[in-house]
Amino acid sequence: MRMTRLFGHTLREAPADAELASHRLLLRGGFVDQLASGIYSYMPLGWRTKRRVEQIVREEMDRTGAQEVLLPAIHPLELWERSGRDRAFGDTLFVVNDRRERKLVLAPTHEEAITRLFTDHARSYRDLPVTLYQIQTKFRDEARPRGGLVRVREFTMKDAYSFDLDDAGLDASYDAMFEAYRRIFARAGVPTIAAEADSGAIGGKGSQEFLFLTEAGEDTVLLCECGYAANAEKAEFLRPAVPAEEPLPMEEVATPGTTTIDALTELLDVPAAKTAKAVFYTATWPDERSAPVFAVLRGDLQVNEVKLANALAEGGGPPQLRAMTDLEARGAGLVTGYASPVGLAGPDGGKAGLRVVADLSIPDSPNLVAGANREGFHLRNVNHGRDWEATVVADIALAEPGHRCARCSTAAGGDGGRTLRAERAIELGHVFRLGRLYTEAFESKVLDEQGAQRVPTMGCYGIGIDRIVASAVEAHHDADGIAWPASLAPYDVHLVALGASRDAEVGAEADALFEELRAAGLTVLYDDRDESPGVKFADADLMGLPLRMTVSSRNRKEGAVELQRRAGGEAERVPRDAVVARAAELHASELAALDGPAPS
RNA sequence: CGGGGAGUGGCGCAGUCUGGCAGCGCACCUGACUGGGGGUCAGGAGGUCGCAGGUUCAAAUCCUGUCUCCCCGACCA
Repeated sequence: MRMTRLFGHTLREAPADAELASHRLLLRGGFVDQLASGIYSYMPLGWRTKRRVEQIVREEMDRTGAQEVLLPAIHPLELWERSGRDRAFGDTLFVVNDRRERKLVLAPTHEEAITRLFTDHARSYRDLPVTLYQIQTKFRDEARPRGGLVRVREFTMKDAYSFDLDDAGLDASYDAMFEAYRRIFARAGVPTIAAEADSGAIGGKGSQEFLFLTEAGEDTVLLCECGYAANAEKAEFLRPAVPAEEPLPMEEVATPGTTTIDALTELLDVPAAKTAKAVFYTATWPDERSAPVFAVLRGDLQVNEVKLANALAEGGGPPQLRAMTDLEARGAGLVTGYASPVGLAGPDGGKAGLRVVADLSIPDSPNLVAGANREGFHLRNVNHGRDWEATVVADIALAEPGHRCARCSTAAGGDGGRTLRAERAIELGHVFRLGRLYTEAFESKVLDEQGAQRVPTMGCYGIGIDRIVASAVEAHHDADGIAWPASLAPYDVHLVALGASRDAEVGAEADALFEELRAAGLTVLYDDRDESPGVKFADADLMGLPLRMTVSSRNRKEGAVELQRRAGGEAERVPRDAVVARAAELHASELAALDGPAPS
């Protein structure tokens, strides 16, 4: 491609709205353009890179034996009502009306559509196992798009779905996808870790995310040196231990004006771990039932709302949780600041369908200070099991840096374990063991070898294509611009002709190299503009092609052409006759360095 | 949805408080010079000042409403 013909120009200054390096550089380099909040166009350079990402994904999917399909992006709303996920997605779902006022969904994901397709066409165990995938546009009306391409409302996802007869089959399909994902991210030049994750609106039992660790990320992951890694919404940890004590008699104590844990620990001179805190929510389940929720944790811990919602899953799944306002809490008979589980709860769910959920820390912590349900008073020596009983006891606490790792601390006998640290991350992929959630909803059945009807079990596997593009830039850039991994660069070589308008020989040599490089199988962006050297070099640095080849009068006098790798290192002066071969060699070695782990 | 910020030519910004001919830098077009890290000079083109209404002799500027975008939080494969 000749730059004089390339659509789009570099910008010297980035639009003020762009904060992330990837966003700024992709805009400045002329790779993408923003149309609306969370909605972007790809320009010629950006589109080439995106297609290279897709091609890597496609090759690795095909390598596993998965088959590519294309499902519709627009679905009848009824399809979503059948699984109940129209409500699970809620406002995130884009819904449009057709001319007959029939409601259509702009699909945010495709479990329903693929299960429908599978159910219509799979007849027997002979059709299994099968994994289908597509690379397609998804629509999600995110509450807050952010970070350039990191969180957008229209994006491209590779989504794959596996169907197996039994759990062993699902495990094999899942492992094959997991392995393919490792190869994909390695080939794309984006370092990732696999972390345990919550399944969220997708459902199912057990999922892992592929995360790129970066300050630019919006997820928080907790990590341990032992290798444990989990999204903060899922991460497990060991509660800081409190000394065992005999239960003491419960007594009321006056605590006027003491409505926070901080104030309470100061007034009574007790550590936060000797107090119980209460947090109130209104839960609304997918079937539209709703009830008040009273969450009780030790005072030194925070609520993890994802865990709490999962602990409250009933029928249609986990509820949506909304923190109660003071007014609502009072309306529900709670004395805010002095609320207490004592006298409220019962294993039967208590009054008015109230759910009292106690964190795991509560039964293990004797003689806590809790509210008295009376303005200005708390209770000392409150003991779960003696003084009150939770509806559910579950892990509902947020893991925080400094907490002890649940995995290696347990392995070390409960003591020698290490502590967790937190990092920010971008979620690039997510793999789920779905189970029979959707195949049951769509009454999907195949005959097994004995001729009996069986409901297949599913896995689903997503990759954010646009996020790989953004993450590759986050991982590979410097003050001057992007340094694309050789596997993703829009072109392999940036051919720069200096002063061709004055020295026709330079122009002729650059023209010849343009042809020769392409004949050698390399893709080339040829800067044939009449610009000063500074402008050309600055643009080359910004656009970030892996290899820059410079033709100039100076080089020509030595019979040489200059090669410079964008990733760094000294420039090489290579004899004119050898330079195309040298460029091909450098390109091949950069690509080889990115080749992923061998398939296992 | 809560909090904060911003809308002036393609990009970055000044002007708004205190109403009085819409400006600057970059980019763009023409010409000349220059020629290895965003060079110089000369001459140009390009703007309903987000939108609507109001106040005024006069509105980018004051008032009211509204839309959009960004950041933090809530939310979120």
